[in-house]
Amino acid sequence: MNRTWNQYVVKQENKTLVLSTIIDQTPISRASVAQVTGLNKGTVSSLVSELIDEELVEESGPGESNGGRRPVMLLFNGKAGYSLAIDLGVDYLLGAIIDLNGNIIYEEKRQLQSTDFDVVFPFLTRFINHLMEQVPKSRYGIIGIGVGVPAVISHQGEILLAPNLNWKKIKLKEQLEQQFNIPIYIENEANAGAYGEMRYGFEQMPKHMVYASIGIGIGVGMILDGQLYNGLNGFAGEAGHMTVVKDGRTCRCGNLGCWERYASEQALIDEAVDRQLIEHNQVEPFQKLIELANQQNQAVINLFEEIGTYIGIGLTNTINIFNPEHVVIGNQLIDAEQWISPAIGAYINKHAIGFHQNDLKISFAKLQAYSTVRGMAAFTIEGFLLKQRNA
Amino acid sequence: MNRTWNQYVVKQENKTLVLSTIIDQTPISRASVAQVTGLNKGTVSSLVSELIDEELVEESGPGESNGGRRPVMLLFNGKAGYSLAIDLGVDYLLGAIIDLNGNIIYEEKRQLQSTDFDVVFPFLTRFINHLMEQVPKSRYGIIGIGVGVPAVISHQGEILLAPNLNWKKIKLKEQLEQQFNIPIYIENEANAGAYGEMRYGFEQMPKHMVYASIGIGIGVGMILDGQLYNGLNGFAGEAGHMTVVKDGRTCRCGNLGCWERYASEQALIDEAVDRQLIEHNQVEPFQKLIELANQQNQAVINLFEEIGTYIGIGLTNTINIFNPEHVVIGNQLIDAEQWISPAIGAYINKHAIGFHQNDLKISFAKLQAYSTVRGMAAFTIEGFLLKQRNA
DNA sequence: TTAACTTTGTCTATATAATAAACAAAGTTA
DNA sequence: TAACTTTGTTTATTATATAGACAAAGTTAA
Repeated sequence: MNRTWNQYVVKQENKTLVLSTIIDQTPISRASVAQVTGLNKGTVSSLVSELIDEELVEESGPGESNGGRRPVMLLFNGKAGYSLAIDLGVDYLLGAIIDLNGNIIYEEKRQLQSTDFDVVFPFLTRFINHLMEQVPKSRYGIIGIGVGVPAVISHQGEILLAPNLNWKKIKLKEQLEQQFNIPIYIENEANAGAYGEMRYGFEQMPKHMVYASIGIGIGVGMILDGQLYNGLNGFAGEAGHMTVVKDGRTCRCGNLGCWERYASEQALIDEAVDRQLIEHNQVEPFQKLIELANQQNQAVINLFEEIGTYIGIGLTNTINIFNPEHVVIGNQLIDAEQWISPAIGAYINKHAIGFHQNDLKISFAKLQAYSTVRGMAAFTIEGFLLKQRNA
Repeated sequence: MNRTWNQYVVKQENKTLVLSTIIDQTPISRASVAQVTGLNKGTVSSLVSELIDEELVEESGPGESNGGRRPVMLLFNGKAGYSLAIDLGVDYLLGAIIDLNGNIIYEEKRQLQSTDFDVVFPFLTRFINHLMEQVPKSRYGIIGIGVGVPAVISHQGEILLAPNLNWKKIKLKEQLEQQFNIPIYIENEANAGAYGEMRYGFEQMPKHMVYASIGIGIGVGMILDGQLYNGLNGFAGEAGHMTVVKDGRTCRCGNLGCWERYASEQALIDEAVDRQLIEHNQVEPFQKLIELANQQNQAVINLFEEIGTYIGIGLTNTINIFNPEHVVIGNQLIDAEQWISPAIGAYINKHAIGFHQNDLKISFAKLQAYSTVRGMAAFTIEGFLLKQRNA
């Protein structure tokens, strides 16, 4: 059955429009909302009064007069509820409590000793319980739990494959829903990072953005026409497994010459070991390499440049395919920005189709290590506001 | 200014919903439309009577009774207007008159002797004038002219670059608008082909489809979430210029190892000449190669297989990135289907990520040489119905 | 200081369109 | 032939947006 349009839908849509105008342009007066949205002043008044009843909007003091009666300024109430977001990494959990404005109000990081799911899951639920105790009292309480995982995830929130965690077919969403009576969101870490960067990383939300999460592996989150693109089954973005070297290195995925075999943190480390720049059993090899580069070790600097060039190759491909406005590089490799950035820029500049470079901006994640948690929070917040609207 | 929602918008949306239901499921009764859409019977009656006034819908005779009063069947009137669509190739013009149902009712093909724009443009306008004389009389007449061009085209309908035609910065849309007082649509040939295949090539319209137009060059049209994806400036889909061989063959575009340097018709011909399978100055070299393959020339058959493998590499990349439901191969190379198809299938099967293959279907263009014209017609028809709706 | 003007926000009358329900028309079934 | 079904129209009702009036609270210029 298709969606029909009637007066209820009209009201919902307009209410959403008013609320998002207030969120984006807070503080703002009723009159300005009416002008910006094109809605009638009376309509705005009535919708705002409902939003105030729902405690999603607050009146602050009077604003500056524009030559007449002083306006009553409206604020979005970011403290009406809180999101609980987790970045589940290969060897850590980063948890955060995030308000409706997307600001982190509490964070905590824990190391994981094992990737065994039977170890990780109880650890995770205990961590969530601990975080819940830190959440301030509020009208709507904890509006959702979001977990970002470096994995292929179905629309149903099932982890189909997480190669670096060695997980397969794990119904994480279902299992968490059984433990907590709160909406659960599970997403791919790169998708979450892309979403976080889009929502909170820019003055003006970009419409077309490619976010390359370069860590142990490479995942790509795509914002197309302002929306996260998921593909048919939710598996889109496995650009780490596009072939950039025909008959190249074999990859876990079964393909040859995959991008992530040349441009990821793992590729960097493998190559460094191969070239005897670090020991095979080096602890924190990535940090060590950055240290060496900082000490002007030329061989290491050259290696970073090579990795940068390979990153450039893959990014050039995505640029030619998508014609994005922004390309954002995130995850672990942002710590090597100064060593890889020039090579990336040079390669793209020389090889991407000229037109695509016109309005293109390339940057490193502005939210740094928080792209994923803030993205997961954005998903839960959006879900909450949507449910609120339809209530 | 944002779009506000009021009763007028509701009516427009519902009218569109009713019309598209009738288009999709013609013939259908008012009662069925109400059931399918979820709208009230009275609402449907009133909207249908307006559509009948606009001659977009017709009543046909009574249908079969379902145990009660016999329904009056409604038909979409595909003859209320006609689209004029042109496929502008490197050495030909394919023109078609297409009704609102997307059916070709007249077609004509002309060879081009030169790619010089000053020669082609007058030729094109005369051709259009000639086609216009063949259009039957109807309520809305010629509702639009659509031209598909193998080129990078801006949102404003300017041809920025057509390498194979050697055109640059040509405001084709503007120039045609000056000649004809009819809505003009200019689109990239691969995008048009993708749209045509989506609209008319399947029983059920696919939501996620990648259409690879493999001719002299390679262009990719992407249907994402049921919509054609254009990118920031309308340049998306230049997947032909993704690197598949690091430090490989140089390409016109400035990049190295581009896909289309290994998997296009041009690549096939260049390689065939190199291997002395055909003469350097062979006329219609592609047809000649197919002939040779049909004669069981093993060297030529091997070459086709190699090309097929390279096509498979690029398609695997797009599959891993997009997780599409359908991959459709179109343009010239469909004539070599039997020689390249097994190699393409084998490569994808072996190298694409397993999950992505679950619901994936790979096929050759069902509209054959008409993907582009029918896609361009679909653009004009959609534009017409949209304008009609807002009138 | 004051009158005229502006801006803000609320309230009221009005218009529009969807819905539910009643109803008529035209068929089928037992 | 009577009872039931399905189709399509009509009518009363309801929800919501809009225009415009109006009051409140400010600024500006004489």
